[in-house]
Amino acid sequence: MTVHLAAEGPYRFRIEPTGAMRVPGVVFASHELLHGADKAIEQVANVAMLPGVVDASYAMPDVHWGYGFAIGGVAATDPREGGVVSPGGVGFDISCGVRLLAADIDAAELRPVLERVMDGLDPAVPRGMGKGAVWHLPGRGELTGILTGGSRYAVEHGHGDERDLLRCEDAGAVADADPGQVGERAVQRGAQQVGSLGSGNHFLEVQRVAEVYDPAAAEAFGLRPDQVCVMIHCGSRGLGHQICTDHVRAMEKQMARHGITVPDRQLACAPVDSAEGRAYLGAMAAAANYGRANRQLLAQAARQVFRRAAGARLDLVYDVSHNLAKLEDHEVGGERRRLCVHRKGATRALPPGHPDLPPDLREVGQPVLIPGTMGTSSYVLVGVPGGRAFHSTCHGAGRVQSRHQAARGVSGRHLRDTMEAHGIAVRASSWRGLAEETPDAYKDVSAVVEASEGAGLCRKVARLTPIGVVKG
DNA sequence: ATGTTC
Repeated sequence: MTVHLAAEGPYRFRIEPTGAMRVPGVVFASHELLHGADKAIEQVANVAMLPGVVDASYAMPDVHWGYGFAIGGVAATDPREGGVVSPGGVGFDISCGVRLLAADIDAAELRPVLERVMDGLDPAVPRGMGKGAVWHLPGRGELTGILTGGSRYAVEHGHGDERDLLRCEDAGAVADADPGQVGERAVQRGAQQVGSLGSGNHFLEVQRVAEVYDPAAAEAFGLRPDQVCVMIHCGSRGLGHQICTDHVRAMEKQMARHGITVPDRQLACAPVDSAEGRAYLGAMAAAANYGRANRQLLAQAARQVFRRAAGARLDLVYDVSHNLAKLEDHEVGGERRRLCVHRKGATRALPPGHPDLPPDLREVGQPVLIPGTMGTSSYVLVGVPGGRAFHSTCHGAGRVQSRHQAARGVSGRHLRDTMEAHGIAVRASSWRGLAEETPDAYKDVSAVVEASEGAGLCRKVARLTPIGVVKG
């Protein structure tokens, strides 16, 4: 199937509803960013066929092909109209997200102790495939606190302070988590990985504020030029992956009973108000809490290293996920409705004045954290008034080469040497993993951010560049 | 992303 995209404004394309599509598709991107994205655009049209979908099936400028839903996709359903929730609309790495911490030192002050900091982070940040974690938990009993309490549970156990929670999406914990819907295998995998980075594009970076575009917003976020920052990008590890697998399977079995047909098996779904829908949302919320606790513990590990090796303090700027479904209130067709908003490889971007923002950010809007490709820039953005795509924007660069292609094109050692020659300290966990993350394998994150701003989804606040990379 | 193909 070839889907026709009609340009309808700067950085905005439309897919007219045809066939089984219930709503149009809206793609925010430049022509250049959409090059080679045909399969992803077809997925945007497929999502427009889901029961109860409202308004439009949206795609962010970093859209690319994913499991069922495109990565960079945003879609909302109305539970009162049979609206569904689909695990493919969240992704395998439930609650994958970014946490940014700002240091009380500048890049010039860090430089003399950088190697000491990096040598401290190297053993303090568990990463790579499989085991190794800040906390080791025997099983379900010990894990339940994390699944229900998220970052709050970690803080209550001495790993952080109250202010950290104010600067987390949902104040650090989603309320409606249901650990009872998390299967035994997910628990077994998750219990061994609390406080670990994982692999692939996940990282912990020491960064410098290279450019400030919006001084007022930067100041409100606690950022200034040349300041040192720490960015953590990770998710819910094997726990979230297993939850997705288990609930996709359960939904596949029940779809016929619910009278649901989808154009792609990977769009397995269930009504939000059904046993399967509620079970998934409860387990997903538990994984969301796991992801935040994971980032909280890694942030504490980084804080200890910075205090010891650099005498520096790290304050939380914000923590936000880009793989999540949430029940949120939105105005659609002049009516306020409670919707199930799926964001997969898309970041929530609340505008100024939104009631879910902490008081000290209410005037300026929500910080949006965009992890860059290894060795390049990362961005801090802010939500804007207008509420496009249910207050959502991009999440990162997006792959253009497969892992295999990437690893064939460059050696990990060469990549490390190149970054070190550019003054970036590197602590990798595997050469192969490093090679797979070569910047050549990704779109230009700056082009993605330009398109997101141009489309009216967000505004640029600051650009961050890496000083040190701790790679999974 | 992921005990990288239950």
